[in-house]
Amino acid sequence: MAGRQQSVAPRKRPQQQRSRAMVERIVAAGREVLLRDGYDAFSTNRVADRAGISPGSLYQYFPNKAAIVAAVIDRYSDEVADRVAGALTDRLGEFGPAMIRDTADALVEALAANVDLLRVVMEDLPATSNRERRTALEQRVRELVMAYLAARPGTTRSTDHATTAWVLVMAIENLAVRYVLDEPAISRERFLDEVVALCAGYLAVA
Amino acid sequence: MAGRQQSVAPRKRPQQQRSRAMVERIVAAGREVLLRDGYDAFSTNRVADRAGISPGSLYQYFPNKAAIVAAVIDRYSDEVADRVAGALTDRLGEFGPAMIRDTADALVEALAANVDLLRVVMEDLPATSNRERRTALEQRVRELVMAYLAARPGTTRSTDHATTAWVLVMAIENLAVRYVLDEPAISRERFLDEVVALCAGYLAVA
Amino acid sequence: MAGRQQSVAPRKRPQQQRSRAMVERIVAAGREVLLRDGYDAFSTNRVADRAGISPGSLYQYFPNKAAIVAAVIDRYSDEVADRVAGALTDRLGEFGPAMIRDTADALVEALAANVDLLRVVMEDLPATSNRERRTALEQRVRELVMAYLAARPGTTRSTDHATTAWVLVMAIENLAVRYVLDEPAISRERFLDEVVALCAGYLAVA
Amino acid sequence: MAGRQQSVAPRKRPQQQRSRAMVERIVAAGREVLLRDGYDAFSTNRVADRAGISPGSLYQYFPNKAAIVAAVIDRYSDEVADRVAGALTDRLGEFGPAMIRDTADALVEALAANVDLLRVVMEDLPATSNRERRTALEQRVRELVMAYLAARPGTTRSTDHATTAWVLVMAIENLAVRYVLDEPAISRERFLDEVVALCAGYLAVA
DNA sequence: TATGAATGAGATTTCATTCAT
DNA sequence: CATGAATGAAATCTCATTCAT
Repeated sequence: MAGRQQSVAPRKRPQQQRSRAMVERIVAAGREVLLRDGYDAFSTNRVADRAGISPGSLYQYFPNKAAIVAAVIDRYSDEVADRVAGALTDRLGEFGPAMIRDTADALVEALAANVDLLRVVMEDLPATSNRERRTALEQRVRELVMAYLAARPGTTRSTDHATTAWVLVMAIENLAVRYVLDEPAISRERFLDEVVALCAGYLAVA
Repeated sequence: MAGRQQSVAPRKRPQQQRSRAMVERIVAAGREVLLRDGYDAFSTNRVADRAGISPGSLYQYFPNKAAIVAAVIDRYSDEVADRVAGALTDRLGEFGPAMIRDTADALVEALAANVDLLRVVMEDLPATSNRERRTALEQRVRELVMAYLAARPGTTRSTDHATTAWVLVMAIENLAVRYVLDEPAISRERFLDEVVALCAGYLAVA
Repeated sequence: MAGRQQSVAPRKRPQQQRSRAMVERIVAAGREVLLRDGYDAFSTNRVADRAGISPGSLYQYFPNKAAIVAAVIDRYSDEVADRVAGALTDRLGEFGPAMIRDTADALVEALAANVDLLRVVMEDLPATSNRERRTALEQRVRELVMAYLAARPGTTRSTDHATTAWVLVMAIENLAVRYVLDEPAISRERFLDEVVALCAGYLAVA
Repeated sequence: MAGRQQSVAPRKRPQQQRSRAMVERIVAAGREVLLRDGYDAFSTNRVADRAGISPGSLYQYFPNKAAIVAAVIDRYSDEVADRVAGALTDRLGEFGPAMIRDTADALVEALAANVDLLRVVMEDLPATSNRERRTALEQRVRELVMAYLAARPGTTRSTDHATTAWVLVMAIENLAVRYVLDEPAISRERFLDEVVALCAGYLAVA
């Protein structure tokens, strides 16, 4: 596919454009509904309503209700993943406290940017809708961490980097999510300090 | 039906007794349904069916569907909490690696004892049904940890025990849950070692 | 797409040609859908899909869904009618067992040629879509039979040829349809013998 | 309702009674809808409406829409079957013209008693809903006819009674249905005469 | 002429909850 | 206390048809 031109002009824009715009409109509407009314009230009719289209039109762009929810989450997931990956690659050179701190910071920042959505996703939605996306991200980050560990022998006491990476990633991820969601009386800076301490200590322990 | 006496027997033991038994029967039925059919199929009718009573009778013991779900989770939560608390009090004297290890062990053990239910609770159920119960448990354990920390000055670099406890509890809890649920290729012993390393390192870091 | 000319060729032959070809394409697609997916799945969208055109284009050639179904049946009906009429005219001279037999044979043959379609038409479709076409055919054959009867006085006991023809045509038609559809354990030859016996006996009874 | 007595009376009447009455009410409503509005308008909501109950209640008595339609047809089918079987057994002794005539008469009478329903069933409904019921009846009658034929050797030219019975039953059934439905300009008496002639001739042909 | 996105009414079915008995 | 029939709102999804481009 991808660009069958007859002559000069780039055809095939109208539907593309329209489709994309419509999909976005629907996702935006879905997000709004999720945020404002919660998952229980997330009905296709309501989404269509908010999107200003007819319920039938929804099904021209999504096969079913679940797909709409998934799309909404995907947008958010991708954003979080991008931000974290960005921070990670920015600090590519220096494995150490700064890298950990910045990555955690990026993660918290990204999660906090849409706390409300995070809350709905984590607390309202059956985790299943989220699971795949989440484990994929975890897997990706874990592999990155393993690579770093392998590149810096001596950083850890153990040579089982897979396990080390698993523990690290799980700990940071869950800590960050809970921090954002539960809003404990801990400042952001302090929280990051703790995360760094946790990781540093873990890696350093002879 | 179940025990309809015609005339002879004196209406033995007030409602208390019956109620208790009935509540248990309903909770058991609810648990079965949750386990066998998943949360989506968890309808009051089905629970009543499995409990061998009429749907109407359900409402004599529970105000609504959510309460039944909550009760099922409560049973499990309590069990987990009891086991962890038990381990903690057993090691009351010795704050240190052994205590951390045994507590984590007890937690993993308790969670693993009903993986299927844990999975349903964590992945199928909207987290809201779980939330209160969970945070209450966390709170309890956190306070315990804080007490320990306060009793042993010098254990930590920081004096903000609340924060330290929060980090510790959250990290261990989430790690344990994920370990049981995701079943990574890490042996139980190894996992516990890592948890101990994580905590020890965190506490030790000057 | 199929036959998209870029520039050279002059818009050959007005709409007539195109229309005719398109109608046939749609009817063919409709027939396929009916056969492959059954009547329940017979949606205009699906037909358009199979025809390789847009649903909107359908309405340039047919006023509505029913008309497409009707057209599909018409093709089949016409085929059957032609075959039967052919057999009848071939045996024009000889009214008698041979004629009855050959006509019945032609009918069975024609019906059997597309059992699958017959089955869908008779069992899946609301008979209404079929009715007019069918009664028209019956009427035609009935008139033919009446003409024969009138031309051969003495063949029947009764002079009410309309009634005789009605009975004859209905009996043979339904018998043939059921024979093809139900596939009873009766050989084709045997079946034809029986039909002849039935008709002969009916006509001969003093 | 219907009198729930406290002591003496045989138990287990209440629900039974209620159920039965409700089922009948629903079937009646379904029949009305089918008759008045046709099959296309036969929606569960409409049936519930006409029955004066809520749509949800329908599903306490029938598993789905199809089952309601089936029940309506069953009532009619049973009635027809009973009448025909009655006529057949009444004339048990005399195999011959009278028996054929009376059976056909009973069939026509039974079909005609609810022409409107027959019309809907035959013309509006996909034949599939009807098929099983119909073939079962045919089978039953066929076996009866075979038994008669076997009991009266010499009645027929052929000894293949299965085939003879098949032809006879199919011919009469279809003729009767079409007679009632198409209302040709043939008197009832005349029609029965013709049926008798058809069968007699068929059986007599050397 | 062709397109195909948009429509929107409406259909079937579920299920938490109630209340007369 | 127990029952269980009745409720009825609401949800998801389909599809024949139209009409602006």
